[in-house]
Amino acid sequence: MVTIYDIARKAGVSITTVSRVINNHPYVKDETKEKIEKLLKETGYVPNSNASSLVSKKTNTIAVILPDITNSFFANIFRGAEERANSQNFTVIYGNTNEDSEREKQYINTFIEKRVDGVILDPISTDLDIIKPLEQNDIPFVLIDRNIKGAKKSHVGIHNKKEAFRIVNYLIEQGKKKIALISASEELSVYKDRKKGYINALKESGLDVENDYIKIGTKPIKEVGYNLTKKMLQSSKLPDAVFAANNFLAVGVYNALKDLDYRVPEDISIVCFDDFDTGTVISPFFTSIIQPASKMGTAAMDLLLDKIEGGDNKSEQIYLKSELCIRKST
Amino acid sequence: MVTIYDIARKAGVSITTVSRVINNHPYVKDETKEKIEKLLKETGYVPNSNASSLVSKKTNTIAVILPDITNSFFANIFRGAEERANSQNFTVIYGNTNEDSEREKQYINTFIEKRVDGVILDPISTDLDIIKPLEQNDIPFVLIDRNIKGAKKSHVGIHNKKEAFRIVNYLIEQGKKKIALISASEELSVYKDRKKGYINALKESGLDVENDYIKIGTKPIKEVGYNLTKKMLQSSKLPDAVFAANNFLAVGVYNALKDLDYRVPEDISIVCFDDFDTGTVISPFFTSIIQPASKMGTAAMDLLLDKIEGGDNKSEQIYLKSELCIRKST
DNA sequence: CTGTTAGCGCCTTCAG
DNA sequence: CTGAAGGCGCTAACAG
Repeated sequence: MVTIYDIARKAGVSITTVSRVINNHPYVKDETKEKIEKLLKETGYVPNSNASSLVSKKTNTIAVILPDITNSFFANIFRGAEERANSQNFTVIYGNTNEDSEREKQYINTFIEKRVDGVILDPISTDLDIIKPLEQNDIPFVLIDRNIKGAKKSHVGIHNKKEAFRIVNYLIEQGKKKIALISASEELSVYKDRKKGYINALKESGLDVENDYIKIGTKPIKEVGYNLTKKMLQSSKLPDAVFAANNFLAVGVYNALKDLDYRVPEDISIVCFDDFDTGTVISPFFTSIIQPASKMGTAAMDLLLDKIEGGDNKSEQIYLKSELCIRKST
Repeated sequence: MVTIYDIARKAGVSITTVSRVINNHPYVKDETKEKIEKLLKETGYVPNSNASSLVSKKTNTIAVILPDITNSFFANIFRGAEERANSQNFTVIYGNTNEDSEREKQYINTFIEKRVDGVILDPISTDLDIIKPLEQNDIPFVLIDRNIKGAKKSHVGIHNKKEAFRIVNYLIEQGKKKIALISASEELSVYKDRKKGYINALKESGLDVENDYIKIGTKPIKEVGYNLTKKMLQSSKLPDAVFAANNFLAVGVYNALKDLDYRVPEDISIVCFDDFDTGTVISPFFTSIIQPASKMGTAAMDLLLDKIEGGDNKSEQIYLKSELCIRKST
């Protein structure tokens, strides 16, 4: 591949001069400048950014690490972040943890090896250890969606507890009295908060909190929602509504119910968090709390770019507003 | 950030020795090896892969460039590709063209600057120029989904003409006689092929090809589908079915029809290509040709990795099978 | 087993 | 306006 040396040789100048025209420095005679530019084009020269990063200590690259890009919630976070990064001349590297903390750890490591300028992370790990390498290497980062307990770091998300309260309360207003919770984790911040909101709503309305109606799995994926629902229905009587802590879980719940010949919403209602791509899906099904995913992405990226460029290190908490959308599942 | 020099100094050895234990080379005394490994851990040393890439000429990074990650078709391509890359110790960089050829060009350029080992591209450009920089710099790449005319390069996709024929033929079998086409481009390979399939199907059944029923826009997005449909209904009578060339167009078609108080499928049927995330969406709506997106991604990555590692440069054409799924829109 | 020496491609003083 | 020299962090012969 053609290097700065090749150009210099062909132009009969030093590499310094070539470097100068590449980087638009002043003080290059128009004549030599033109000659070099012509050569640059002819040879199809493309600078090696790894080499310049070595010197500049900047890669203009930001890593975004999310659980699963095929979940439109995360895809929209990504789009928001990417858009903003691009407008500031940053490239985005993506990593899919697939809700696996081992992969998450590995991704963080490779991204540090690549010396990314910053990281946006929606963690599956709940242990502070996961962000240690980032801190140790002075790499700015911001957490998104899920937070990590004890990490006094910038975070962008919504008020999960409050929103869970809101949607469960909506069910209660609809006359539901036996409301089950299908959730994904006792550890992940957002699921802990959603459970708290659920319990608060029940208590405030004087409804019993029944353990048989609370099933917590390990990952927010369809299979987990499916299995937990089946398990619940084996051991206890039918609730009149289910609060699924995210969209994928809700699909699992729905499928399990369907297998057992229950109708939604006639026999039982379902509500959840997050959406499948709002606006593209023809008739959205789930009554749910819709998070402003794309905005979360841009907000997180804004915060991160501030840290990178301004060097400011305050840790901010940004809470964005979400919406309750009533649909066909209730 | 701690470097190999820091470790060497602290251990009282040369950087070569440190490099050796980092890269697991033989011939290092157990004792010094242990000492260095301890230091590595203590200091939280992370190698700078940009520096090693400079000498090794390999970045272990592959760029994937797609139109829009929020379209589940592309998200699944991505997942397939990423999965495979990871298993071979490659990292994936992602670029979203947003169906904009300028952005596409820029992305290709930044990825060359980063000296990625290979590229997977689902192009919006139809001009051979777009892949010239890749060829000029000897960067292996494979095209996915859309092909570029005249590019004798490896490509992974489906038989678009045949599949379009199949789905239009299905409509004809259902007794439809006035079948419209809403498509996105006269240039992009897949849309050209789908149009051919549509026309062949009509002709073979002795149906007229009416230009009033063929509307071609510029991009496969909702807005285009919406506007084209409205325009068509202004200038001609209602068809009894619409073939939308992809899923996003279909949504636009549906929304336009709804605005005009037509019912789908009672008044008019819709069919399309691609799906919204199969299996997650509760009740898929569109009768459509479902492409094996994830498989396309892994197949493309396989091809690419072969080129990179084996250095083989044959250009292969891989056609995968797709399915016709009958749903509620017909 | 271990260290010295040369780069990889580029940028940045510091002298002309 | 231009060039020489040194260095970014790491690897790879080549000598010990």
